Amino acid sequence: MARIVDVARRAGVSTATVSRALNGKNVRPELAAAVRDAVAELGYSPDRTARSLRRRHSEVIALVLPDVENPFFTAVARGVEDVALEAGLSVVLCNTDDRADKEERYLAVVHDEKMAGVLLAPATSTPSIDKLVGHGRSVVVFDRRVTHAVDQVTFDNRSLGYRAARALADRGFRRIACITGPAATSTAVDRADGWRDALRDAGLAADDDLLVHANFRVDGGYEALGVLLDRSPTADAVLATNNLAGVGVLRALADRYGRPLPSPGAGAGGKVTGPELGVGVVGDLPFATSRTSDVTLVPLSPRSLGVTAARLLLGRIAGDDAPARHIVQEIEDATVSARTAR
Amino acid sequence: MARIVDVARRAGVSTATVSRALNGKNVRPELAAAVRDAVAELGYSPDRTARSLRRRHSEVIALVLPDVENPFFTAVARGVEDVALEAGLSVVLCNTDDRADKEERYLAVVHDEKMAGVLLAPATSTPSIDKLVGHGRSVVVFDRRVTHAVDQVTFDNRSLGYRAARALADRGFRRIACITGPAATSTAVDRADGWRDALRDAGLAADDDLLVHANFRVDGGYEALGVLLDRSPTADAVLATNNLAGVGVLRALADRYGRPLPSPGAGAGGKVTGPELGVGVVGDLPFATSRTSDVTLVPLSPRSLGVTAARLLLGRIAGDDAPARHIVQEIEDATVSARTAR
DNA sequence: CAGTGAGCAGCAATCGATTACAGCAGGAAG
DNA sequence: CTTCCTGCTGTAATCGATTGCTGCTCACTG
Repeated sequence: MARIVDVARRAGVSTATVSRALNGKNVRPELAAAVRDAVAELGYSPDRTARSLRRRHSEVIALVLPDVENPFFTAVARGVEDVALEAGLSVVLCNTDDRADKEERYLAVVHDEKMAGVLLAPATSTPSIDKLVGHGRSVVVFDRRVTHAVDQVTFDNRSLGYRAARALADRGFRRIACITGPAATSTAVDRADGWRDALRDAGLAADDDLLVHANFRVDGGYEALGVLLDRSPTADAVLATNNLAGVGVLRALADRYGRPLPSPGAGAGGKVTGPELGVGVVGDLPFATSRTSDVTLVPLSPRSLGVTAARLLLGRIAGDDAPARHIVQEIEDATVSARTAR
Repeated sequence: MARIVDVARRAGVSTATVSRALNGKNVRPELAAAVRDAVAELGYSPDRTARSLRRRHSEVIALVLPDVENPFFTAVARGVEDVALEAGLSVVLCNTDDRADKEERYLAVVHDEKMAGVLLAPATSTPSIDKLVGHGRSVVVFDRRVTHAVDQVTFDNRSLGYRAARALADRGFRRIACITGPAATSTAVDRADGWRDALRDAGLAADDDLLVHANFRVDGGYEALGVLLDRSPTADAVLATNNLAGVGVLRALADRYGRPLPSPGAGAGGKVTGPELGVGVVGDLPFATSRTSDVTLVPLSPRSLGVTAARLLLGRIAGDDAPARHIVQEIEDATVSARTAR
């Protein structure tokens, strides 16, 4: 494999000049051209390992996720990856299963590998990033809030919950339940808060027994629906504050009643009887196998979230040292996609 | 940050001894203990960049995928990640969008970053891996076949297609169509071949107009169903040879007819009339929002595929230089999960 | 014409770990 | 007692690119 000395010899210059020519420093044009030719002839590409050693950081960033199998996070990964590729960075994917120990382990790897930065969707509200930040590594937290003074990119989760609940109320539902995630997850809490506010504003009750905490996975939503129907049989709609919980709710309803979702007050349309439940979901259902036009969806834009977070990180890596920012990611499509009540 | 010389000084030995102690070479036990203590006291962890430079390869492997947003591949990623973490390797995720140019670019990065190896689900049947293999980099191709003499891990795709089609035939369907992927994708071709064989064996016609080529995404399946119904209105079942195509088919049916799937020969049960179509899918539907008990599913085990491929790669990285192998990944759960015909 | 400064190129140090080689101690064999 | 061998340990070279420092050239100024 060609090394920098080979290029230097062939171009008749020193390795220092080759390095500078390749890195856009000031070099006399004719020498730069000679270097370019030599590089082309030898098919040289710099050894990134050596470069990283000397520069003291690599051209790799880590994307630390609670769950790579969640389509929300894979869409985030897409956005991150596009931005990173553009900038010549590689993305290392790390899956924490929402466990603090795995997260910590990966953050240690980020450190040892001298990665340029980390994009972190934290498993807890107090991730172990102090050491990284202390060593000047760039860190951007996204999706969920943390207490540290680091860059953060989140949605306006309270507003998302509010809009979803409000849309259900506008469709005519009167007892709107909420299935949300663990109390330790800021998105779960914030969206539930929005749900509560919307119900108050609509003059509806937001009783405690209308709120169910589950995990933010399909099984969580599935089981939570059962819990909810037992506890609050009078509920006429349910809001799932996360995409997978929403999938679980929809599947549970399909398994129980096997028919399309109702409008408020409509009689039982199909042959199977059961409660008339309206469904709202904060998030997207890219792999839904049923019609979703009856579901009150508040779509997110996970890809944009990834793009925003990645751009912010790139800026930091490039040397931006302004105080930590908290960016609220706008939703591209602000409309709630569901038929309005007839 | 503590370096190896700091550890050496503190333990009263040379850096060589520290290195050997840490890498399991022969070192007098009391010195090894001293090193261990010094490492613990200083919180030392070796700089992987320097190690990679010297060892001439890093502790990172690349996972090159056609589509990170496909749950099949994210499940593969999970399997790979678990094995890699266990072995102290990091996984870089690369998304090619099934494009040869992006794939080539990522394979170049694999080379320049001196990554230990690459797991590749190739975009074409002739990926640019010769240079990597030539430089002694370990390569394992999975999911799709290639013509190179490299390690490969695939399912028995013909058998998968066969079993799915056979199960539909056993349920009583007589004109079973097939929606498969691009003709350039080996999985698409092999599974369609299996479908054809099953129909022949069952004494059914496998006319050309029952086979539709689409892309292996949701929109592909969705549109293909329309094409199919136009072209072959007499079809009474359809087999989607891939998970996302299956999602597309199911959603298209839900949008058109808005009701659960029928058994063969049953009258129109719901209020909307339309063709009575049985559905089979090769793959899993982890995010289905409808009941899937009427769908003839041939589940795969993408996670195991990832585990197998990763283990094979680790073996190669560790120095296994046996001739290239082609492993056929067994399906864990060989049963076709669908109600049998009533 | 001497002095000053800008611009550029090269030498050599540097990043931090691994490892070839040489040296040394202690035991076995002759 | 000498020789040889085995088994550790330490010194220093090494991986390959980047960059601080020095010094040269050339243009411009006074």
